[in-house]
Amino acid sequence: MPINDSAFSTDFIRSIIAEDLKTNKNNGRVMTRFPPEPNGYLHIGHAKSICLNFSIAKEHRGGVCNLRFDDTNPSKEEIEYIESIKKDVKWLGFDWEDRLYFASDYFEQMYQYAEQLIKAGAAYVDDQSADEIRLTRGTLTEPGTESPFRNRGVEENLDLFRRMRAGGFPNGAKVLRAKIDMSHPNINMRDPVMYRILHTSHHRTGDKWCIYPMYDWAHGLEDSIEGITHSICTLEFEDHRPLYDWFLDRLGVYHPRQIEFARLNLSYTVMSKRKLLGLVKEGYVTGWDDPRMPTISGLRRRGFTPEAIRIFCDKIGVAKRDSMVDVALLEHCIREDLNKRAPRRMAVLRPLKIVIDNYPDNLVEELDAVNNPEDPAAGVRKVPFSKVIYIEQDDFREDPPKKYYRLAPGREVRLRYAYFISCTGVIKDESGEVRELHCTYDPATRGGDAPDGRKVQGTLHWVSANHAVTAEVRLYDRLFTVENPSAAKDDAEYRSFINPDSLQVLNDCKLEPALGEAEPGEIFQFERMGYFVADSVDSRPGRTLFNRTVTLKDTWAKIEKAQVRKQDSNVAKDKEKPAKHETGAAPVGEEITIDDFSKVDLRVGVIREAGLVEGADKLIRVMVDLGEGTLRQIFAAIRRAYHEPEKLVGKQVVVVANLKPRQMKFGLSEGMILAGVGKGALSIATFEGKLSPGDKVS
RNA sequence: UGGGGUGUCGUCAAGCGGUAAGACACGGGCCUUUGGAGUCCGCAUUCGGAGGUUCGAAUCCUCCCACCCCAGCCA
Repeated sequence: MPINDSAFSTDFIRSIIAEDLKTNKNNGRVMTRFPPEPNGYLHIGHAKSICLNFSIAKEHRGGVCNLRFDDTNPSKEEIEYIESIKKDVKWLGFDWEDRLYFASDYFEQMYQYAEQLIKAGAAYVDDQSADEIRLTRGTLTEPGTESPFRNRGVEENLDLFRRMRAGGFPNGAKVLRAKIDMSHPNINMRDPVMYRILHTSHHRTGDKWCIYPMYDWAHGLEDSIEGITHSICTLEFEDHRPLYDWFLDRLGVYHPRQIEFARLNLSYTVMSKRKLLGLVKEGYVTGWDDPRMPTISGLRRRGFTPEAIRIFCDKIGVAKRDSMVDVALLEHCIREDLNKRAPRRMAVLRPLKIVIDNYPDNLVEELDAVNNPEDPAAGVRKVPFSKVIYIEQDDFREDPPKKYYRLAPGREVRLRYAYFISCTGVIKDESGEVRELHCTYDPATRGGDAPDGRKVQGTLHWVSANHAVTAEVRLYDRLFTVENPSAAKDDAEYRSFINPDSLQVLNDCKLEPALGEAEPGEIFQFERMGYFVADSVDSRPGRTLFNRTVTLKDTWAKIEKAQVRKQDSNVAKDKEKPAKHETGAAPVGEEITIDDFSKVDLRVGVIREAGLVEGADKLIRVMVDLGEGTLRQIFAAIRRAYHEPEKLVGKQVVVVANLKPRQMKFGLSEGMILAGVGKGALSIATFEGKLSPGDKVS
């Protein structure tokens, strides 16, 4: 392994640029551009491109990056988007200085270039309709055929083109086409359209134009006019590069270099404008800036910082292979950033009341709490403590499982920055729900340290009941339940991937008093709970709402999950987790109850047939061999995870064999297949190895 | 069956003929008044596959396989 002596490793684009610099290709200039079409909001995928383009420019002496709106299609674009895009780029921390450009500013110049091409016999006016053009373009494997108008004379073309500009023809009547090669293996080269007639006013040029340039024609010209050295775009434009080059070469003008990289895909979300717009329009989210959206405005409202997003874009790298970045990396980046800067506060999200019996009735103590252990300069604050406090419901268990360090009857824990308390009594309501706890405190442990050196395992956050600010807190989770929702084969399936629990609203949260004065946009760490930002849209004076940005890493949750998993497989197996919670209605498992798990009869089954069930979008019908001579029919609500049931055939599964057969609308279901949810994905329990149908599983 | 791309750890990603960086995730230890943070350790005998060239191949050659993109008067 050679030591990387020269600088640090760079991506392939930076290598190309370094090489160009070395050969003095552009006289030492580096100029890039970020060219959004103003027809939607920017998302994290755009952030990757923004960071790339602006950072590359910044890395070189004299390098600059332009912000250019590619506004060549007046029917799709709106001013609202221009403003949001400018705001987002700025917020991300990048500066285009005085280089804010619009493709529409070059329309006249482009027009002149078009006449130049016509005069050179390299472009012609075609009278064919859109349909005719499509039909004569050929297919991927067959060449196209030439337009009957292809060989018009230069004068006629010029005249027609000028009349197109003058408004002499209705929409669609004519187009200007480049005269290249109708049998070119690259479809983009089969006489591509350069101009179309659109009698639509443009948000910047008004009614000055009724012909508008197409992307392929316009983009290279924009780059050339601005003197861009490296025109960086995404992979799907790779096929367009020959055309980009063709136009520029034919014109004999300055010729930037187009370089393509793979766009960002993020797990558990979608990135296409169309899909994002769909989520907004169909009301799955409240808007483009909904905190669940991967848009820059959504992330901002969620509590993400520009620094975290930039670090993320840096960490994911730049390459040409299609990839899917784990959203856990994004979460890591925001945690890392916020850990250093977010002030800590105490907030009880799901309150459980505690009365400290031996604490003086009317005493209120102001205790010191550290604002940020990572940053001594952040100082300390006072937190009021009194006889009645709230702790998190989840921080008490009447019957604590193994490794549970928190409060339980008879247990002593520390209240952060306050006292050790011991649980002496539990008050429940009629339904058996724990309503209130009684505890005693040890006055000697004020501040949280025991003079006798005794230790407690758990430290809980708390809020004094009398001083608490009651507030709404919104808990956000991923928008989709599957890693790659875009892989859905149709709309219905796509919709079924949407996470119904992506937003949970908590109305009765108890916050420490200092949080009452939070300004919109301020970010805090609620100790032990996560990072939260004061919402900047729905907050009202005196009534601040908080959005959860991301949870803290939760070791206990992991342990508990592992325990449950262990129970599932060891103890009485079952617990029949099959899809039930995840798929909503679970026609199979719902009514089946087994009091004693030891009675469950688990058997090896081999799936012999599997298919979809007509009229049930969650079910799959399988025929399972349990070695009984006949196959058993089982309906399992696992379609979400197995879109192609055929692939289940031959798999060994665990079947609960001694259930009472259940009559369903679609037929008799004679058993149940074990399935579980891991990492958010539903899957059936399966295994390799030589086992025979009907073998007992233990 | 045309053209253009891409295949290195679960996920990103270095590597450019000298014997597989790093990050996230995951597992484990230490530490801890956040089961947070921090810290330490582990985690690809192998680079889509098969041949070949070479003292030496993820890197070069040949063939094969898989995946992505392209038939808007969208960008």
